[in-house]
Amino acid sequence: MAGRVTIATVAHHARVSRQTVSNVINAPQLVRPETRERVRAAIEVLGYRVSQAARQMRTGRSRLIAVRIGPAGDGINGSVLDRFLHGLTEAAAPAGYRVVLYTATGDDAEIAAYEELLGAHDLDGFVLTGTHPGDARTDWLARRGVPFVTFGRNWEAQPEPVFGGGEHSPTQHSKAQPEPAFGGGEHSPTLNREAQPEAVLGGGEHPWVDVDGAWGTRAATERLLAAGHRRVGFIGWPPGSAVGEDRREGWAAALRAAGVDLSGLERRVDDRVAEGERAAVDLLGTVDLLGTAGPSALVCASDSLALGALRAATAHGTAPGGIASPRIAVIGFDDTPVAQAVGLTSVSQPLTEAAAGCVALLIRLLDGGDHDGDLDREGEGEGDSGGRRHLLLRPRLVVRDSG
Amino acid sequence: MAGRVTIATVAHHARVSRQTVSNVINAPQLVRPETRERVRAAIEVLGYRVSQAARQMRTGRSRLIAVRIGPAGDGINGSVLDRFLHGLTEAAAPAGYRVVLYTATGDDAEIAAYEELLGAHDLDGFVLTGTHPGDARTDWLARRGVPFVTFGRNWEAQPEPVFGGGEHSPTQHSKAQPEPAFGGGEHSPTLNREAQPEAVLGGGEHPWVDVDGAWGTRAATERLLAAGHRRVGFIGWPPGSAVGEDRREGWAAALRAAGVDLSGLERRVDDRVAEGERAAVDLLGTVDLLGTAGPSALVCASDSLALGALRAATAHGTAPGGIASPRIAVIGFDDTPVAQAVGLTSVSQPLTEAAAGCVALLIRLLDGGDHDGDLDREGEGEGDSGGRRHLLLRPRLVVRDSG
DNA sequence: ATGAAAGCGCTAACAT
DNA sequence: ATGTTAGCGCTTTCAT
Repeated sequence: MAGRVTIATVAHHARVSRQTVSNVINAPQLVRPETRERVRAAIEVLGYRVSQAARQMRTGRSRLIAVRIGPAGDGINGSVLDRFLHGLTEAAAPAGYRVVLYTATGDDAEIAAYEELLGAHDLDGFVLTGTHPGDARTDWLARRGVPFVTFGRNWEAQPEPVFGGGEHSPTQHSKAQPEPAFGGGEHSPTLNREAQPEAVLGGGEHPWVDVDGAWGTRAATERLLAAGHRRVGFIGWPPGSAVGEDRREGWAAALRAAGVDLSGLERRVDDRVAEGERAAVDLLGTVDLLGTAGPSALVCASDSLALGALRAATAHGTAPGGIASPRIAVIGFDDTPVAQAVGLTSVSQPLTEAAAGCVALLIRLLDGGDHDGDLDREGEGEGDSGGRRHLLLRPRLVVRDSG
Repeated sequence: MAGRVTIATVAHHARVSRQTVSNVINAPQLVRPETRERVRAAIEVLGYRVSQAARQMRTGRSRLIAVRIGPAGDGINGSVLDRFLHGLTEAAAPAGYRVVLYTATGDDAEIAAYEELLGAHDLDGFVLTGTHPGDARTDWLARRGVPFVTFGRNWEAQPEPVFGGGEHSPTQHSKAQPEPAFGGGEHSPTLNREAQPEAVLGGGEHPWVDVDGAWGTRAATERLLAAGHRRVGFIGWPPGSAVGEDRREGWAAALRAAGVDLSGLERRVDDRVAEGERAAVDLLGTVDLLGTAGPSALVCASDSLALGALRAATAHGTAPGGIASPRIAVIGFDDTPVAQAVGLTSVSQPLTEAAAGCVALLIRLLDGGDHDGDLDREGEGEGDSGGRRHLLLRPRLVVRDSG
């Protein structure tokens, strides 16, 4: 190995100038095909790779995108984050980007991390997860003009974001039924925003990818209704979380559409198994003034809650006295390994597609719209992906024993 | 913002030469304290950050370490990988290193990824997970002299690696009982290898960090023995996996030490819930020629198997005839969210420490042993960590309802 | 202890 | 379509 193979080595080997080699790499159309091939052969033979450092120095761009990995249990995590990260890495690679990780506890610390990442490493862009109303991070990034995409829609900028839970009713989805990969982006007129100026609402109008939670809980609820249940309960998180409200809304919409009265059918608790169990016990024991019994099925905002509910449901089925009540159906959300393990029907987020969407959106920002083709990776024949800045994906209901 | 803040800006501001600024950053001891402070103040005021690209170009080092993120379900994954990655990122940052992700399916593809990462990005080192006997990756890296650490000991090079499961008996550990952070590295003489030449066994002698699985299953088994169980069964993976044999060994050692005959007490099946359940049913129904009943407790090589066993145990407890047998205790391995959710006692790997260990070992390789202090991060007063190239960490038994 | 000079490998701008 | 020039920001000699 006699020293590094540089562009000069290649140029010499192919008997062209260094600039021509550079052109073959960065602007092949400028080079005559014949020369181009000769250069490419030389690159191949010599095993040449461009030095990212040198390129970065010249262009100011690192071809690195960053994503935060929080401590376990913080926001999107566990196998969910794992799958998302894998999707990001896989989608970024073909476009020549790499994913780097960073940690931060709290928005302020995260902004400090941005300064560092941007200042020292010339990071090209960020993928943010766990965005929330009043998020200081998005403001900061937007103000600086740093390219970023969020996984999680911009709830602030979109006070009425119920694209998916709105008009069209979700059809039943079993595991066997394939889901159009990128078709999830609803074709609502609200989504065609490319004509709008860049910075509306103080930079709030950034690209995002999200999963239509309401659609998921609606599909879950409709499945239970179709199975003959009428009083379908809901166990969700305390009011205040946008994601939580979204998931609740799908359930509510489905019941309203079926003409079922919602009152007394829901509980809002913290996202823990024990809380879910308590809420379910409470709900299942309900008998109102008219003698109406509690729910016969439960839709939950998470697998944790659903797992608790499942325990309560099992206990309920084998109540004292030995009378076996008909089984209480339970459906969870997120399709975590826990759900798989215990046979819990659950709403599964298309994380790979979400990740690919984030990368595609981000790269469009970075490369200035040339790489449109990247959005078509899954080949779902969706020719007109151009210009869209938001992607709302449909989850999938994975049916198992529990419902 | 009038252009980038470079070392020249700082030099000018602090009225020193550029070189002095560089020295303040890279070799502070060379600069008179008074000058040093002036320069540091200037750096602070101007918000200067070194350009990694420029530095990298000069030094050939990127301060980037790479780790693979496989598709879900592949090897170490789910929340386990998640926690490990977080630990890596967190440990690498203070030493000035960043973690970049890559994917690859299969060893060959992974080697191709190395070429790319090394050639284009000047990656400084790798953390490998899921190593296996005959691993082509470690050979490749070792042959090229690329610094790397594996999470998972080098089974090939160490045919008798039972440091932890050997002599000393694990004491009982409850969740409340804290575990020395870095004390896990067993002080067995086998570990003091710094005197040995670098490349023994064809480069097989690379640094690694691992968790003492045998210790974990032994602790689990001893806990059950202490609770009065005698016939403690084991459900493990099919022979052939080094990790699987290690975990089995801990169980076997504990039973042997207690004078219990192992025969008829184990089943080896694929790592799936259903298989675990089947195996447990099988085991629990056993009655041998002498009329000895099946096991009264089960130690499992994974939480998946344990979950299945737990189901079988519950069913066994409420056998037809209504006679409530005494409850079958079950202990799993990995302390996954599933275990937490269902109240399964499980052996928990110290992933944060493992990650920190990987980073410390790798950085020692990279920075040539100057950064010894990094190993002491947890401040456990273990002054003499220097030179150790292997870290065998003790897991922790997290006690819950199931055992 | 501090300063001056050189050059890492690349690409943008400007020739040809 | 191809070649020439310059310089990105840093650190490593070497000199003072």
